[in-house]
Amino acid sequence: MNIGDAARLSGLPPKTIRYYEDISLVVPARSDNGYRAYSANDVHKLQFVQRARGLGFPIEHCRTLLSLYEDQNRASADVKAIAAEHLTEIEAKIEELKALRKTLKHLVDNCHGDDRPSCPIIDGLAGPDH
Amino acid sequence: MNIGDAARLSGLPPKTIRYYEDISLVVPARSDNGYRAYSANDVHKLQFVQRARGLGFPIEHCRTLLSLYEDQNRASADVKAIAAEHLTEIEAKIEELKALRKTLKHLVDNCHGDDRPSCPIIDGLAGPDH
DNA sequence: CCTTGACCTTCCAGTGACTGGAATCATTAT
DNA sequence: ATAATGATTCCAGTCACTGGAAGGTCAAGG
Repeated sequence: MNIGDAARLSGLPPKTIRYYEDISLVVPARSDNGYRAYSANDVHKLQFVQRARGLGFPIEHCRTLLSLYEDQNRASADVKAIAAEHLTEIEAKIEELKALRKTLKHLVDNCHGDDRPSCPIIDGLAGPDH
Repeated sequence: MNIGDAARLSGLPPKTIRYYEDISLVVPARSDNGYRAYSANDVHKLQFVQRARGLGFPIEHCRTLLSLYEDQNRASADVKAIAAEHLTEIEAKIEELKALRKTLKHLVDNCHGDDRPSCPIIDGLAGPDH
C-alpha cells in the first residue's frame, strides 16, 4: 500500500510518515516504481506511534516502546518503567502550569482592563522594585 | 555594562541575550571595542522578558508586552487581552495534560510490571482491535 | 614586555518533531 | 493526449535557544 493509504489508516500526514522513515522509526519496503510500500504490520506500527505520540511520548520513547511492542519476550516491567517515567514528567508539567496559571490569573484579575495606562500585569513583569 | 553583567543581573545566559539582539527584542549600544553595552534600561527590559518567558509567554507576546511596557500611554486593556489569551492557552494545556495523565495512569496501574511479556500498556497503544 | 586567563566577538550547526514548498516522476481517468 | 492525482526528493523554516570553534580585547601578575 502507498503512503497515502497508510496515512489514512494511521491518521498521520504523509510528511510525518516520511519523516518517520528518515529517522528509521518505521521503514517501509519499496515498490519497483520507487514508491514506499507499507505492509499491514507497518501500518500497525504507525498507528502505535500515532497513539504513543498522542499521549505525549517523545519519539525516542516511541522507538523503545515499538521495539518492546515487537519483542514477544519483553518484560512488562520495562514498558511500565518508561510509561511511569513519562507519567511523572506529565505530572510535573501539570504542576508547573498550575503555578503559572495562578500567577497569571492573579495579575489578570487585578488589572482593570480599561483605557488607562496603569496596569498591574506590566508592573508585575517589570519586577518588585520598579 | 558588558553582556556578562547584564546576564548576571537579568538571570539570562549570554547566549540568550545575544539571541534577543538577533531578533531585535533587546538591542544594546556598542562600545568602541565592539562589545555590547547594556544600559540600566536594557537590563530592565531583559529582566522583564525573563519574567514573561518564565510565565510561558511566547517571544512575540513578549515583544508586544515590552512595547506596551515602554509605552506610557498604553491602555491596560491591551495588556490584559494578551495575558488573558495566554491564560486561556495555559488552562487548555492543563486540561490536555490531565486527560493524558488519566489515560496513562490507567495503563500503568493495570500493568503488573514483572518479567512476563503480557502488558496492557503495549496493548493499549496497539489499539482496540489488536 | 609577555603571558595567562577571563571575557568578548562572530559564525555555523544542532535540537524536536515536524511542516511547507518546489521541481520532478508515475499512475489513472477522461 | 492530456489533465488530475499522488508519489518522489531536497531544501528550508518553525521556536527558542544552545554548543562549539576560531579569534579579538583587556586587566593582572611576573
